[in-house]
Amino acid sequence: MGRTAHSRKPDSSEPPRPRTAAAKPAQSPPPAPAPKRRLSASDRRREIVAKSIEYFAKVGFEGGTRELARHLGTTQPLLYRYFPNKDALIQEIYKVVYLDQWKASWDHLLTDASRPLRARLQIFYEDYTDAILNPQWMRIYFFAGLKGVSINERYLALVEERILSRILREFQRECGLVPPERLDPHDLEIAWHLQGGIFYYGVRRFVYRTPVHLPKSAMITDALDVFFAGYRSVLDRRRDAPAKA
Amino acid sequence: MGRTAHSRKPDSSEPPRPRTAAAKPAQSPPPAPAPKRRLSASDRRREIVAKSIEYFAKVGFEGGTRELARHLGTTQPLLYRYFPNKDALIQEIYKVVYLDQWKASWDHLLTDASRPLRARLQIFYEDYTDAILNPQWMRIYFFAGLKGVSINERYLALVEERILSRILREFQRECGLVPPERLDPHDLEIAWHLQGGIFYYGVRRFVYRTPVHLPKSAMITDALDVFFAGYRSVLDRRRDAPAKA
DNA sequence: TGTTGTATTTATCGATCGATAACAAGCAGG
DNA sequence: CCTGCTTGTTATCGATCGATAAATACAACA
Repeated sequence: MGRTAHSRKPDSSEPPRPRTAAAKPAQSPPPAPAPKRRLSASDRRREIVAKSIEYFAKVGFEGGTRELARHLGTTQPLLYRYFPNKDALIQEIYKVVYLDQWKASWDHLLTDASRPLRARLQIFYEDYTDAILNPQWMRIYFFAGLKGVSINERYLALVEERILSRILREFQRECGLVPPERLDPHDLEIAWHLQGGIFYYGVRRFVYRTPVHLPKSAMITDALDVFFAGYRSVLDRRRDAPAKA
Repeated sequence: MGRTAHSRKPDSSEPPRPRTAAAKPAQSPPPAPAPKRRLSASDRRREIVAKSIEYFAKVGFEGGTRELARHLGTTQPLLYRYFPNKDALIQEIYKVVYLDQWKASWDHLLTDASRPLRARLQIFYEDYTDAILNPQWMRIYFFAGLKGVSINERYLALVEERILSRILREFQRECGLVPPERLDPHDLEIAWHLQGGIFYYGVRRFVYRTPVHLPKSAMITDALDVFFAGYRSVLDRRRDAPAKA
């Protein structure tokens, strides 16, 4: 209990507080570039979420709220005006990162029978991996998964339903087969292998920061080449020996 | 400063301390099963490492030393007699988990030209994945990777050198080709895709605890089927159009 | 059986964490 | 300008963290 009342007397120990953020040498009073203090509630909330994603993706969810506030350019208790506690903020991050990413156009692209599947998948995976194969998404994904958050399971279910099942059905249709109501577990795992192989490329690049040997789109091309020829051959062999007990 | 001298008087408030661990109903005084307190230095150190792997794999490296000690059945300061600080213990865990896992027999298996590669890879991957596709190994692996530990990069280099390069060279040899000194980056990424797809099966099962559709060995069979047919077709196509600028 | 060395525990420190209360500053409608 | 609501800050609490020092329990040897 050293100092009694604080009261922050505005004496002349500091310059008049530039009122934006850091010390900007030239004058740039209110225009546009860095509209700092006194945001509206919704703007501030958005900014907290956005910067929190950056911050937690870097250091993990064990990162402190004080350092997070510093990264935001504000003070720590301000966070608690917008979120009741740290975990509520984290939940919000999950929602934004996981579920607000799916583009409606992908649904159409994956099921558009007017173009060959091979071309559609090339476009889809190049676009889809733009959304998830980046340090932020991947690191949040793994931090959450290791914490045992149920939202990860939901995400995997979404991948299987919206991506993998459709790929398999479209593939079989192109082979002249009629896809069964429930997909063969072997086929599902083969599709997961495709997805996982592409995903692991992102792990190597963005989680482990290891040099890779090809740019993303070339990797996708090769992965799809192998998948198309390989899965085709599996289907052929299955047709030749249908009832192999 | 409540109680002054503690002194732990051996009064009759407890039974005479079974001296092993928990309450074992029957008598089993010193033989072998659970030799608890007063371990030799090397035994204690080994046990600390082993139980720490379990503990940190469960909760991550942010887990507290007190709870770790509880999991060990000892007290927290004891850890600091065997490791100068928490990070030294973690480094030891990395070493044990990452580098003391490679079996010498795998080297031979992967390069043994007297058997078809397909059969060798089936055996290798079933054995190799026994070692790494389990909750402990995978979770330690990801916790470490997200912390940015350099040992992960070393591990990836080891995988590429000891597994993937050999697979590619053996594959090409079986196709009647002579493997180049430096492998084609496309081939390396195709091999990484195989590895990553198998690995991601483990991620789904043991990190995200999601149900999978096939047991491990069936998944390996399918993955190798697709890889062999798919990579073969890639090599064929490359031979037919060698100088495709 | 007493001595001695080591394994183990009790008690505690300083730093840091999430969270809260109380206060100050910005911005609108009169 | 003043008044009142909202945004933002200062100061601080209690819990918990990693780590250390001092005291104690155990075991082997004399």
